[in-house]
Amino acid sequence: MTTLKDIGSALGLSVTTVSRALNDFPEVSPQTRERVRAAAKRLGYQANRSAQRLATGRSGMVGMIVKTSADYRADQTFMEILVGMSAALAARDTDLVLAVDQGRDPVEPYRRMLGRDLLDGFILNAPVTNDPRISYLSERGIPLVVHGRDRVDADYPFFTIDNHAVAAESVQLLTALGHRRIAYLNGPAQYSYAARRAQGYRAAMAEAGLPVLEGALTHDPPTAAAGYRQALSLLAGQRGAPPTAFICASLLLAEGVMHATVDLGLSVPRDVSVMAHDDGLPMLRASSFTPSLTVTYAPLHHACVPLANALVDLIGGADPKSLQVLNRAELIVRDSTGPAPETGRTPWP
Amino acid sequence: MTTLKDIGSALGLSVTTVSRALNDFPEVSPQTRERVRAAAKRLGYQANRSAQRLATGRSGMVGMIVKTSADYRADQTFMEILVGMSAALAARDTDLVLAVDQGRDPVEPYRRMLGRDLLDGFILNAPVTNDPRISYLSERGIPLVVHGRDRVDADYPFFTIDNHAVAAESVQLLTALGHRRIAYLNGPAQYSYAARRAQGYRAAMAEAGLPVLEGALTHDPPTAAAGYRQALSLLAGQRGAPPTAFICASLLLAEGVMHATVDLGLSVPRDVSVMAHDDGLPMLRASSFTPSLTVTYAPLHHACVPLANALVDLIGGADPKSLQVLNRAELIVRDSTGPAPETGRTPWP
DNA sequence: AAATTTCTTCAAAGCGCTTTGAATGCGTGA
DNA sequence: TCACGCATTCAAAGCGCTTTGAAGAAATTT
Repeated sequence: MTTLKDIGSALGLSVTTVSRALNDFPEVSPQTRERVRAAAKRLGYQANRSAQRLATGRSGMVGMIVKTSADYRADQTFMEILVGMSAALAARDTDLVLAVDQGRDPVEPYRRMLGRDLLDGFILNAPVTNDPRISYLSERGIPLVVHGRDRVDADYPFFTIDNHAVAAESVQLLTALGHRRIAYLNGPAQYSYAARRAQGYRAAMAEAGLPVLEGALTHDPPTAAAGYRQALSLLAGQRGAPPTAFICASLLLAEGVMHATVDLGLSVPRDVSVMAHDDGLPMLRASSFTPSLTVTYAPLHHACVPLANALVDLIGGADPKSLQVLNRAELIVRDSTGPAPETGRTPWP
Repeated sequence: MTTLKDIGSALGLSVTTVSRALNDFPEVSPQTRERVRAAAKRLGYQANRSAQRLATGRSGMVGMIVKTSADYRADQTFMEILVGMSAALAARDTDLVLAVDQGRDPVEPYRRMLGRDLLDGFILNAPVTNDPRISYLSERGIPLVVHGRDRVDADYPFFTIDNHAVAAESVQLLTALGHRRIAYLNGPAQYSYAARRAQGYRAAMAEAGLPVLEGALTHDPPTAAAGYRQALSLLAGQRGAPPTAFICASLLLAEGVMHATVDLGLSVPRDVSVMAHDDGLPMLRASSFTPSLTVTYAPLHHACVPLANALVDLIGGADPKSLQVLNRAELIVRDSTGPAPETGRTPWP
């Protein structure tokens, strides 16, 4: 293992100068810098991180914590973010340390990791509204970035899509097609993205002068089973007049809805329109549904590079407010949405 | 942040003694040890890892590298292992650093990580036969453990199931039911588990005096699409007489096969028997198939605690050979397997 | 030519821990 | 009583790096 001292003695320089040369300090002469660079390369020098950490108090590592609820292992969201972040952070010479949260207290694992290691910061995802993890970390001045945001006036760096618009635009597309009874199969209520979409849904319905049907806004984990169950119950008229259109928070929910329509002998989009939000997960393709699915589209992995850079920059002292990204999802109209069925033409009463 | 010095001066002891007390050295008196322990707890002491690393040359961190091929993101295997390992390692006070392999050279990311950080060891999974990563690391004396093994006479710690037996027992179950044309839808050929299962399949077929049909042993990634395609082609008789039974390397393949039988108007298990190997992934339940699926069952996450302990012990100097686990999968007979159809009773020629 | 300002380099301290080698106090046997 | 071994404790060195404060050399000014 080559050390600064090795390079120094090979070149007749002090470790001080070598260190400065490699760290681009201004007070070292250009030729010396070059000599040092060359020697470092020749000797295969790689800085000992532990020593750097000890000296600087910085670790070059950031943390991310997985929840191990069945939910999370099931959905691929986390993996997608995790892998993307890891790659993007590597490009900024930063390591990602993974930990697992097995408890009830959401803050505890962060506390433990902070004590155990010198972590420079954290990446959080799937925030709930007024997320306690975010309060905990920001009170202590620990740098963090969030995929999503826990409130609209967030003061930390984040990357999120406009979830209000995601829901509102979906509703607008359907109302323009003449739909008046539109069900919204949302994600679990505690997540801030779901809360935001619920607001968007309500706002757009109100703007169109439509009531929100009893039981037409539901909250479920992103599974086909949940979608199937909700669609079956709604289409059977168990909660008032059946909807003529469904908006689903995820493709898996939409998959369940599609199955339900098939099982009820209904046709999409003739009898029922279906649309969903598409996170761009590699396994699930909205275009491969039959019929191909109309979606709002925003791939999760788009978040990774911006978030990684934001975190590294934040640690480097950048202004958090300048590191906030609010993207819009893309509306992609395919074959699962169509004009609302004429009154009396629906297969239900 | 509390340091050893803080504890020392609070107690009127030297850092030496405090360090030794906390690390259970014999030369410190029991009462002193207790006093130190109490003070450490009271002051919320947590060892500074960087300093420990610098002093000992050990990092308390191990690495795991993800391949980012679409394959990997798609299948949930890696996530399952990753999360399980992280939790199991945490129990041994070890951190897991994640990196991403985006290139063609399988060894390169390991080389880079070794240079960049002090990692004490690696966890590898999904080995190919004679895996180059394993050679690279073991040549350099880097501790490693493997989920799976790249050859039968492995000299490193591993956790694997007996894949030869997985295949052979499946064949035996089916031959006992009278099946003679048994297709094996295997995983990608390069993986050692797949190679091993192919051997088991061939051996068991030979033992039963049965020929391996042309094209009846196939290699595909674990997707429903691949299972569907293969089953359709085989059942259509495009590669000789159609099989009366399928053994699938994964539940996803089996899902595809089931769909194909439905689409061909065949009944399981009356016309065709189907079985699979079940990795126990949370999302996919063999018992929820219709009909419920006969499987060899061995949950992936069973590997995590043994592997984590093996790695930490190996780093601590344990004998690698003593850290090898070879488990047998459990055979669970459900409703998807039945007697071979009588000759002439099959819906095909 | 002397005094002053740059430019470049260096020695040394310090980060918090482990570990070596020495010192202290104590009871024991001669 | 002295010498010895044993049980505890300590001071100090060192891990490889960054960073402070100072010094030497070269360039500029007076």
